[in-house]
Amino acid sequence: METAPARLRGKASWLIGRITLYAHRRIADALAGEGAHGHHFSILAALVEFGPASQITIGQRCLIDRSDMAEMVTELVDQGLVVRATDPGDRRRNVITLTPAGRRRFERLDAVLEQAQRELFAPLTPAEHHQLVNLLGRVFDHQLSTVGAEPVRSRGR
Amino acid sequence: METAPARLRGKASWLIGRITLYAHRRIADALAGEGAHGHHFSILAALVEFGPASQITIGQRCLIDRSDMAEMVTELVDQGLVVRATDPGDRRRNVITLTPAGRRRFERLDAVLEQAQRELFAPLTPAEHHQLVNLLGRVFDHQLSTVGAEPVRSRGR
DNA sequence: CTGCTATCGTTGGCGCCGCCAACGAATTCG
DNA sequence: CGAATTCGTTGGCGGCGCCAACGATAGCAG
Repeated sequence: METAPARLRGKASWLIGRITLYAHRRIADALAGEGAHGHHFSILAALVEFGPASQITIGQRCLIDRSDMAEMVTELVDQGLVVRATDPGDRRRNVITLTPAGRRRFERLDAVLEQAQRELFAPLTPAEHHQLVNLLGRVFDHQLSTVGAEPVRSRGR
Repeated sequence: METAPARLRGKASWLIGRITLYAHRRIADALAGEGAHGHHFSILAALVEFGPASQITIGQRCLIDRSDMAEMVTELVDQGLVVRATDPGDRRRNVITLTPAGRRRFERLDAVLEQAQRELFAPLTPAEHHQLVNLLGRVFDHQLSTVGAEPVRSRGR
């Protein structure tokens, strides 16, 4: 009565979509409890790992559209987690720099997200969880390499 | 320069979200080429596997909201893939029944989707692909069992 | 039989998300 | 210098999942 059709449940694309839907809500809730948005963590992570960068560069690394970046960075600035300054070397660019508070926030959000991972993927053993990340990572890399090679037929407008 | 931050790339929730985004576009394109919507396949699959049913029942099995069901069924009726008739035993219900054309369409769409799976998860061996479905299926079941047990904190409106 | 309540289908609309378009400012190149 | 390009910003669009409300029908308690 509540079992999904086998031909549907057996498709990885359907499973992945369903899981993403629920996971996104869970994570959005967890981050909202900290007053943060999902992209905030991505941006902070890029700054922690690669140092100060322009909005475009951060966007490329985290796959965030530049129009969304503008809004997200403004929010981070308002919270004192990040500093936005025009690059003196190329005044078209904004150099985004992490503040000490921003780094602390990153560590906090990272802990929250790691906990969420554990809950979301609770039925998997640590080894299985690790392998899932491995499999997904390879699929993701495959997407990155094939995207752009073909005309983007979609985006119907 | 184009590598994602490790703390981001290492999170299954992020990978799964990224893959879903791309996969949904690919599949939407493939189905659009057949003149079909993603939910069409889900509904047809439920009818093939479980026989005629009310819109509510189909929605429960495929996790489709009833307001969306109404629209999707109308589209399927317009294409002659399905018949909508009020249930004589309970005139609140619509009994949805598969037509021969509907069954043929299902087989066709299933082939298209299976092909899409192969392309999307190309870097995985068949055994790995199978295991991915296994891992995701267990995570999905875990979601089903835990959802509803807690108050839906999200849905912020 | 008569209300009260619940269920189903339908319509309309909301919020989030990813993305595109267009513009101004600044830079680079011919 | 002029043309083309890049970055940031604003505004808006389309798709998706979902909720709210209504009419019609059905089940239930008194």
